[in-house]
Amino acid sequence: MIDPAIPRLYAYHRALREAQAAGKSTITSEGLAALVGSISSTQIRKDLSALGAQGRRGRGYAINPLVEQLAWVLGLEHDWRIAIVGFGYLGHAFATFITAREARFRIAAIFDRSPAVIGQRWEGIPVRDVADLEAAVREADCNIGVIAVPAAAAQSSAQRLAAAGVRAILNFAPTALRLREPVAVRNIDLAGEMSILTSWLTAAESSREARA
Amino acid sequence: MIDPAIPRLYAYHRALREAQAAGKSTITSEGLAALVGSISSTQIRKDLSALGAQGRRGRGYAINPLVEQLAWVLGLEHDWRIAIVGFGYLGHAFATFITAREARFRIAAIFDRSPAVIGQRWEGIPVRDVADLEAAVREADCNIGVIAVPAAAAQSSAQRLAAAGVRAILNFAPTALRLREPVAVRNIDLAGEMSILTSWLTAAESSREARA
DNA sequence: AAATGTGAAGAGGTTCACAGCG
DNA sequence: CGCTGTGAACCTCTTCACATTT
Repeated sequence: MIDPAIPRLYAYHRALREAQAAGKSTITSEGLAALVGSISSTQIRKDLSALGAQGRRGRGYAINPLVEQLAWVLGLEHDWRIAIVGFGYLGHAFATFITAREARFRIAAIFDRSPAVIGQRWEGIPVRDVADLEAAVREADCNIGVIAVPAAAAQSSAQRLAAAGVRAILNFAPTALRLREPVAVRNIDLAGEMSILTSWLTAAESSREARA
Repeated sequence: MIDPAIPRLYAYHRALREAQAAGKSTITSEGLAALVGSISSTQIRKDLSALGAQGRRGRGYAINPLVEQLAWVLGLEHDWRIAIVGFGYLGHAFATFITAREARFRIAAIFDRSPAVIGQRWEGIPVRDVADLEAAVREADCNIGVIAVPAAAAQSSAQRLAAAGVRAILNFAPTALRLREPVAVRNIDLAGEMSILTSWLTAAESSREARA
């Protein structure tokens, strides 16, 4: 399955769960598009057909098998063990948020550099020294790493996670990680997103001025 | 300036600040590409030229004016007033993070629905009832809204922010916001990002199995 | 008649190749 | 000669149009 489709598949899954909860058992691409809100029915058909889904012409798609199929592709069935590197506000909030939101995500190890934080516990999990990262990540059998450290420390954190066998990283630091290992990386740059918004606002403002 | 370039411009700005701090006064597109890490020098030249930057052939770009120009385009010079809707872990962490990270962002109003949270203070700012949103957002003159509420409440929060004159929204809820007003929206879907990672992991796993 | 599945056209953005300038 | 600036080729994903199936 192609990269940019994945977020859409995830959106379909969410929408289909809603439809399921509402007691529906079948849905058309058009109906799903309306539910999702920002994706065309054509796009949905292309995605589902690429996925090998079985739609019935004249009827639509059976929801239950579709949900299962999407769940499988998206890895929603497995449980995943997460290592958090950097336990400041961001790391802490992420841990709380993701475990509350989806039971399939478990925080399995937490690391920080600051002696003030090391040794504290969160939900019973001790915050360890990043110096012990490789061993502890291996021991805790983490699949996914979350980097919530300052930009300067992000690259080395990523390398150590990769060295410990982690093959997927969610990176909150505003840095392009470069890794030799084949690691899936998703970047979330909060300050960057805010800047995109402010650039739109200033652009809108100056075009208003230009018109005046 | 075209949409998808903005995150890149932001990356350039960050890299140029580093170069500036390192005492450099001029840089080539090639050099900047190396610093940024994941963008080609051609792309950089295209972006900077579209921006109207003055490079000197044979020399490169003067850093100082370039940084100023980028700062202007990205709206880094103004201060911005933020309204946070939903003051759970996520809203709380975002407030702490963004104010610590960039002084130009000020939290100007905070809202929640829960009586347990309403009336609390954060850095002197009272958490108000969402019922008062429109009036309070206007009064506090907020430019940017941050939605950190459950998915079901996101759409109405967005509508009320838009009605109060907010023209830029950072949305943490996994919902496509639909607004009549011309509002810039950036979505950050943490659980979605995690699912993208898990889908890659399961795909990698099944291709390994297929090979075996 | 209704809705899927899909080849072809289109759009948007990136890379190439090189002309142009300092 | 070095590096910018840019038209053209390219590529990737999305939309269109319609043949196809129930």
